[in-house]
Amino acid sequence: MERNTVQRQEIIEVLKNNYNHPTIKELCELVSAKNIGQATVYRTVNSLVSDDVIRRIDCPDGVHYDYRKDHYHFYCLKCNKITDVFLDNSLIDNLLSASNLTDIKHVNLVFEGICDNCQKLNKDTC
Amino acid sequence: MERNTVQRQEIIEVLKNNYNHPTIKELCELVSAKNIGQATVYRTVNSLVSDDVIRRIDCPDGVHYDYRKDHYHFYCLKCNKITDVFLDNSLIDNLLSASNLTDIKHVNLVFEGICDNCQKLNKDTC
DNA sequence: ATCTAATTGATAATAATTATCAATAAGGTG
DNA sequence: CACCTTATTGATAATTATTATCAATTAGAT
Repeated sequence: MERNTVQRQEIIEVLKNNYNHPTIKELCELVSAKNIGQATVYRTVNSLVSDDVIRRIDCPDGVHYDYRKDHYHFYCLKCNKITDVFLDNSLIDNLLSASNLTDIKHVNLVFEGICDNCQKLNKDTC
Repeated sequence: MERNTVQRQEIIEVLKNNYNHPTIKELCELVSAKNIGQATVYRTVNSLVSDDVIRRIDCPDGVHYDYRKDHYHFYCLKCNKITDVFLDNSLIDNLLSASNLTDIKHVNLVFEGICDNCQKLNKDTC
């Protein structure tokens, strides 16, 4: 039922090779050379999220996407950059069991704060 | 510098008395009786988030807002309802120290899955 | 090779968000 | 209290983001 179209393949490929957590807009630019209509990018990305092929990252500046699922994220409120945060599964398991929820599919966990670089820059200007 | 306007007071009051995690759209409706322009709702809500008076909850269906900050959230992928999840601070502290991040202002944590009610409904139809 | 139905892409339509700017009002100050 | 300054408001326009439409295409089955 999910057809393996060339557009879908290409979008997956781009996401797989990109570690920068692109937004849908950035993704449109990344595939623009391949002449994929933006309606198709929207449709495909939504379908890939539903099918658990890629992951949504809900950030203060909007939605980003990530092909990799083995980590969490930090969002810098100053420079708006996203960095990966690797956490032991056991820590997340502790949350899950404490939550008393019985059917959790995903954990959207985004730390928000000031990254080391922005902290340093701020210190320099004082 | 932050002026305590009647509009701002009213929006804070509505958020304080609302436990349903309203979206900006819902908030506009909630204050519509008070003749507050929607541009003002947008501006005020963004400013309240910046000032840490209210909290953004980034969900699959968009952004919701919450006046209370002592808990986390569960989002049902079936019925799209948000419920509060209370977790010990110690669990979150464990995440923070494991993350190696030094200046975290917030933790946006949203569990996504199927709520008990939707699980039950699903079972009934089989 | 042919068939069928899902998918695509161009475009239109809609929805969401931000910018503009004259009018208003909050919070000083004398 | 009257006055002043300037942030804020609200109506609207402008912009941006997202979804719907539909004829043409194409993946995958037969």
